[in-house]
Amino acid sequence: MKQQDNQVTADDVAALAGVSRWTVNRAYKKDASISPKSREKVMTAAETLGYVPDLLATSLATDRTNLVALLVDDFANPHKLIMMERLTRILRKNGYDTLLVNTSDEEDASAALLNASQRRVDAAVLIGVSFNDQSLKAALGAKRVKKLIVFARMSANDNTISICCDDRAAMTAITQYVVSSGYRKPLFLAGPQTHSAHLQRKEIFLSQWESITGEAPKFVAVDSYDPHLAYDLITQMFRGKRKAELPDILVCENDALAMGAIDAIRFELGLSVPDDIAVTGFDDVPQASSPHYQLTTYRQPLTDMAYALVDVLEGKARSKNVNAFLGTLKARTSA
Amino acid sequence: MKQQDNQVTADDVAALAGVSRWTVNRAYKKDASISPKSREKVMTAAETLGYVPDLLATSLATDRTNLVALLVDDFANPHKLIMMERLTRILRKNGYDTLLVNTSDEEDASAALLNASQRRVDAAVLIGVSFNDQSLKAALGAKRVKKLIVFARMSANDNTISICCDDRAAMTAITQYVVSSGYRKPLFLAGPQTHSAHLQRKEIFLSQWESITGEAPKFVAVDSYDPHLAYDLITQMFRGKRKAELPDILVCENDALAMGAIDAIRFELGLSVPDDIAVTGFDDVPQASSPHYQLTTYRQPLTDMAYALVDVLEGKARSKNVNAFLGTLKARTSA
DNA sequence: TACACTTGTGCACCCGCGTGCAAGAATTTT
DNA sequence: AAAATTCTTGCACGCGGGTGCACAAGTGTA
Repeated sequence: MKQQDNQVTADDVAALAGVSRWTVNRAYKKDASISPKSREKVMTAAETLGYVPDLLATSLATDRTNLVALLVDDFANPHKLIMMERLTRILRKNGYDTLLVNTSDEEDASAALLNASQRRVDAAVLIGVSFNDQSLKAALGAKRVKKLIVFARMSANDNTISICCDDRAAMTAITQYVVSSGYRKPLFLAGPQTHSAHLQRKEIFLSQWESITGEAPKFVAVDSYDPHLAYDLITQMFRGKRKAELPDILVCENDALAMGAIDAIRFELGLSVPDDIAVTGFDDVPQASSPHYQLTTYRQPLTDMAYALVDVLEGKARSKNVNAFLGTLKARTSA
Repeated sequence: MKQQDNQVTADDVAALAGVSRWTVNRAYKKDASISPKSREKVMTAAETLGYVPDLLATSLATDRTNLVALLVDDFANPHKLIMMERLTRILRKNGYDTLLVNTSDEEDASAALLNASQRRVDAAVLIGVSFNDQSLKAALGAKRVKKLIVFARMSANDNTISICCDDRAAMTAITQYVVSSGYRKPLFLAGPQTHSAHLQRKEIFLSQWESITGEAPKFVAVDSYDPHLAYDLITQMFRGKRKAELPDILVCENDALAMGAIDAIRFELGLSVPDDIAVTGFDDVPQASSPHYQLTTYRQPLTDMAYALVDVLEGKARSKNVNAFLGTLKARTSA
């Protein structure tokens, strides 16, 4: 590992190939004006020297890094793992690398973002949940983040590009499924209430339900998408209640909450899912299909969404926001 | 978002502050020779202009990127999420950013690594599992990765730095726990058999068990750390067997396999964990503590290990490999 | 006040590569 | 075969900032 200290540069290749550095350069450009012969010479020289262009210098010269910052603030949700896998793979396939920025520590979040911006990322992609409008503004502030993209979540902020599935259609599908399955006393279990309210799944469900059945359902919320919080809340709310006082279905904002709730219902309250209380989630995390949970949930078309992200990065997105993705309801036995 | 196109550079700050660009530079260097007065001038000028040093240019000039590539090849294991959270947070706290490289697609893996190396990462950290010695060599090849670190796993490769807990001590703890709990017919459930065999948890368990009880236990392996594979394998192996033919405990190489196994034992075979067959895991993923699993497992000291990683990055690690971390056995009800 | 000395500051040059232009080489046209 | 094109190639300059050195300014001593 010593010979790596003296980096092989384009000059070295040029010397070996007997051309100028700029010709070496052209050999690597797809549609450059260069004779096949000298491109050949350059390539073999590069091969023997083990030359690869330096992306740092390239980025500096072109003002394009092909780097995307992925901001994640919630590592408790296994769905994040799925998203990260999908995004990194598809971004890479399209020439982008991913900078993983952990914003779970609120104090360091802006520092981390600033840092990413100092690396001139082409875009920052938020797949977190508790980004409120304030932190979005901070992100858009003096920093030089060129594009701010909110992935898998609606955003009300105008300076932001949002890529997500059609939440209204999704919640409508869930609502209709729940209604047509005969449930009558729903309780909505929501996550942090930090977003512009009218964009949330909760609001959509409540209004959908009301428009169908004429009754406004109840709801509760936890401070983060942490299964343990859901577990504790459900335990505390339901313990000692008579069955008539309990809902017959728990519609959860995502799978993480749903799984915590199921555990609480079964192990703390000794009740059955779905016989006593049914449960639905959102995301279709891998664990949702395990025999323990068999969670009825909704799967977003992550791959399509990732490709849409690429389109946005390349500037060839048709419209500013892309919110019309349709997912699929995964009906299992939890509801 | 238009004014950001004309980047604020050190020259601009210099002009406003009435000093030279190099003085601006010194203002940002901790122990630079600069008068407090001009540093003050520079800083206020930078403040009003919203100047921040460009890390791209800095990296190019200093040959130090403060960037670490995190190579992940197994996004099915929730433990990866924990590791990523811990590592990104602690690395950031120490001035490093993280490049997330998805190497789950074997064909793209080397390309992805090459790409990361072209960004001159200061180090590549492998938290994957199926890196065999071959791909390690490839990683160390013509690429200019300065340091290759294998995190949370032993490595036999000499060109590699390994940071992990003392697997021998860990497996010894598990073995002793299992023996002293009265289990007599263990079966070891292992993951991919790609590593130098003598370093693996499986081998350690087998030899430990044999040295204590005098009997060599059986083992089986799956091709990846995927709960579904464990589920299918256990189902297929155990179905229709009489109880005397079954093991009384399943010692699994990690929690992902253990949870798949538990599901199979309960839902496919209709048996009880731990009464019919007990199960142990490794990692202590968040789900391991859920009431469903209550998995007896082993927790590695990830935070300490992450700090050790920082030490290695800064070159102030005492020895080359740091493999002596001691974790803790989490005894729950699954065994 | 003259001298030696300790800061503080400016500058040339470098990191590795991209862009636009102009001169040279190869090819076509008349 | 000479002129007009077209294709190749070399080069100056720039991206934003770091390093070592030389000189200027500030401090102390005799």
